[in-house]
Amino acid sequence: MNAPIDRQTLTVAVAARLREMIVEGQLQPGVRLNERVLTEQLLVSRTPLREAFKVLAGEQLIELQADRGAFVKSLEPADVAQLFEVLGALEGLAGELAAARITAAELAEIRALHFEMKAAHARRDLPGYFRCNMQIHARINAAARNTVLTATFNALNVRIHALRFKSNAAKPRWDEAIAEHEAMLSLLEARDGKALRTLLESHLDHKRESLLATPIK
Amino acid sequence: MNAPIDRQTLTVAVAARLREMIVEGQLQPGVRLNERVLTEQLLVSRTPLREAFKVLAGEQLIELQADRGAFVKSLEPADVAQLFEVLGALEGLAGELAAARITAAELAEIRALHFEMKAAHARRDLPGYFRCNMQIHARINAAARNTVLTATFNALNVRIHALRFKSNAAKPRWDEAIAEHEAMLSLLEARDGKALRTLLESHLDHKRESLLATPIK
DNA sequence: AGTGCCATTTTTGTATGCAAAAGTAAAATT
DNA sequence: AATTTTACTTTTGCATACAAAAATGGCACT
Repeated sequence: MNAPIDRQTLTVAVAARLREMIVEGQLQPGVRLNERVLTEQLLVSRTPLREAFKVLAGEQLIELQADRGAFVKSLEPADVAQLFEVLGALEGLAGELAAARITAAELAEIRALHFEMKAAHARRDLPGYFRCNMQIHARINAAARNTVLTATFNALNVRIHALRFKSNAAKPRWDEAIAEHEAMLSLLEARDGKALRTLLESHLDHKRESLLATPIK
Repeated sequence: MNAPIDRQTLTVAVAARLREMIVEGQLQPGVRLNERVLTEQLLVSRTPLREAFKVLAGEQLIELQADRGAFVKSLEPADVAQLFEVLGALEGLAGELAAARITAAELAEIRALHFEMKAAHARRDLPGYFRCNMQIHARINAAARNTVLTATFNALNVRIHALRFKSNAAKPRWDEAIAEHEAMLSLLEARDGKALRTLLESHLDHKRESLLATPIK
């Protein structure tokens, strides 16, 4: 069962580049994406650029207005709240499913990542901490064995990421988060899906609070 | 706060038409979408057609392979199961939020729709029943006041709809569904979000079971 | 100064052209 | 006969051309 190798098309490359520029704040919310400028900047013609626009519009990262152009969407606090409500439910579901489906090996790997994260925490290594944190959540998601869930979660999460770069790099609840992660691990080990679900939902709630608490601009 | 009037562009019109053709089974899963054929059929040039492809690919209705073309995605039973797991969580969230946020007027409207649905049931009016059923769920979703949730839910639901037309028109659990809807109404009136959430999750589970039970082909 | 009008420029939406890749089928080779 | 080669057709990816819509800016008029 060998998967067909897919040659990268210009459209997806351009979409990836623009996505990156938006998430990293290089293209600010509200800004209009001028086709001529971008074609010169990215050295592609208008066709793949415009096709990439359609992709990003589907991801809700930009908004297309007929005859007016493409605009980077801005995330109002209300949008953030709504996103977190949905992300919470999805992460909760991931936890519940993972508790039922995770293998011993996967669990061991998460445990390892957890200790790595604590190490990063101990030496105040913020980037390392973030990386582990993200990895752990990704692993739980993967253990849920639901690609639709993973894809949906990621699609929404991308939009939040644009914020991460704006909010002043979130010195983020180190200790509470660590404690919650400890609890997550125990519940995973105990295969207590219901409880893990509840915990993950509140975990996301806390994340949202700490994100909305920091002044966005 | 007046929204900018948006002129319909060919791309979105084509995307809508193709979406319809896929959901209604006019374009069967696995089929390749030949650009020349479709441009002749829809009387548009390749540019808006190809842009529409990107839109539908974002909705996971088709798959794009570089240099090979666009193919209608097929829904394997595994995909359906995964979709329902996520839809269940989303619908549950919608119920919980709705219980907290619904207005008396909205609740009254849902109550009315419920009786309309029972009427349709009584006279064995399947299309009418389906319409009411869908309306009720849409109203609950709207009462949750979370556009991200609604959009996400709809995006996933479209994929299921393609199945509805295939499965032999699902004579579907009339009575159980009615009973569940009765319970939903009481819980909404009682503002019991937690219980409503649980109920909606199992409601979706039952839907999935009845859908997967019927032979797909 | 502010508003309405018109000419000009810019920008977008759509169609078309061209080259490269993929598909096809007959001829050649084993 | 089966497989490879090769010539040819189709189809896709990308660039460009052209027309219509929107933006811009100057000018007259209040």
